[in-house]
Amino acid sequence: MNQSIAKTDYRITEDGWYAYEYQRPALTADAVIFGFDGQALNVLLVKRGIEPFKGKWAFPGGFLRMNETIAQCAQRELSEETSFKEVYMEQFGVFSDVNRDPRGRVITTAFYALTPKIEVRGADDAAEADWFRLDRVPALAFDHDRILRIAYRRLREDLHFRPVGFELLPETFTIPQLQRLYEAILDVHFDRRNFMKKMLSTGILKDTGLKEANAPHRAPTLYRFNLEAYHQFKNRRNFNLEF
Amino acid sequence: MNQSIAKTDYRITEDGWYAYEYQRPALTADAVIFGFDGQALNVLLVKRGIEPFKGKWAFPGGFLRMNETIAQCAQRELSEETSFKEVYMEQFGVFSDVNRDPRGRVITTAFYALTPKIEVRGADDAAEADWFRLDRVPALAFDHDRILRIAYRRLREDLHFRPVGFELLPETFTIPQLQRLYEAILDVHFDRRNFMKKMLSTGILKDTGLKEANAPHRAPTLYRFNLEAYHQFKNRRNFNLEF
DNA sequence: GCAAAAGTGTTTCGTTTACACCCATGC
DNA sequence: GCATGGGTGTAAACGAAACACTTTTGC
Repeated sequence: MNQSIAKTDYRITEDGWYAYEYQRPALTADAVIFGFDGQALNVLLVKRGIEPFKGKWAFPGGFLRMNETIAQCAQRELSEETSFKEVYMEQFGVFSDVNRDPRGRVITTAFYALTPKIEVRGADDAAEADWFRLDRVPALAFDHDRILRIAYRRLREDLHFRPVGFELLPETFTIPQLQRLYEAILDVHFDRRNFMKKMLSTGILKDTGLKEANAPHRAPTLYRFNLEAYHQFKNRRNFNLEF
Repeated sequence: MNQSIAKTDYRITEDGWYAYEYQRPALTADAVIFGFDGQALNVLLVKRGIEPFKGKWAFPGGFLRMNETIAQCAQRELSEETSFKEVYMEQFGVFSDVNRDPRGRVITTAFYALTPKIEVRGADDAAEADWFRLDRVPALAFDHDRILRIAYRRLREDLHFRPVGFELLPETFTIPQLQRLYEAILDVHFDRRNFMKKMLSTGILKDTGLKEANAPHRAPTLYRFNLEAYHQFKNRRNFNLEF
């Protein structure tokens, strides 16, 4: 419930523009959405339908409205431009280089989020949205290449200290899947036994008792995420998921 | 060296205001400066000389100019409003609640920085700037109380994983000083022997061979910060200063 | 000589790491 | 029956934590 702004700080010109006493930047939010397909980390991009950078790929994002916070803006733009519903997003930086946008002074607040790699589609037939493997991302619009590098670095850092990885998997998942995810993001290899021991010792995994269907070999056990334990765990001091 | 903006995105009205096609927020930067006096953590505040919140204390900060990044803005406002020169600042959040500023839609990017608690003065005789112990901070202007809580939480988190603490001390310092600092920030107690062992094992402390002058009892050894080792250390994976 | 804070080493404990074999399934 | 990946236990190494006495200095 947004209340109205206490006082107007603008005047409306004859042709309906908004006039301010001092110059102001435009403000946008951009959403870096990571998805995992079981093998590699992917990022969600949309193809720009208008200039500037028409035809180039970029993050879902757009201009702030006056009745929303910057986080709400990121959510709204994401769901407008792709078929995504709500995802939890983490703010990771403001990008304010003077010439980062050819349209003028545009400053963006970047968010990142993790989801399973579900099918996406653009908002309408004209718009395209698609996943790209992180090692096959094309040159992006604006300074989005740089934003992506910083988002990925931040994701890796966060993964060491918080169990964010689960957000990238479907509701039920196997420990080998989880391990592949950690290995893909951090670009390292873990010993299977130690990985399983550590994950199970956290208590945030709940055994469903089920086995994965259609497994090519021995069917691995399906686990589910234990939300209550996760919250306790998150707030625990002196505990991290570093490997 | 800022280049000019590629294209103007505004029109100037007859009376010299700036008109834009869509509404825009105003953008500010605020600097939460922490200082340590040997006993307690302090924060630097300036007293507001104008409305809104005239007479209330707030962080140094102010409006973005069109030829600077948001980080440069934070630096500039800090040195304009206090006697501070350059300090390294870390961005920690954007605050964009719709009604956080009675003047209209104002969005701020908040930075924090650590310095020794040196004497400060306001920019001119009218302006006041002063340190406040963290447990004696008055009610602040705008949503700065909230920003302070978040800055302090972020400082504690960072302290666990990066040797930021040194930035709060003078050029040479003693290990007991450093320990008091950690204990003040984290609100815990450490065993002296273990603390010293761990700090010395990092290699980022350099023994000056000197002893503190005017010590009331046995004079403790003065150390200096080893900058090269610090940089190596910062970039090392899988190492943290957690206690 | 006593109060106050600095300096120093060792043992215990828990966590992390390294490592090898058996099991279930599909072909 | 064999290839593929899942599941399990134990020993060694390392880092963290607990712990007490001696030294220096000012009063």
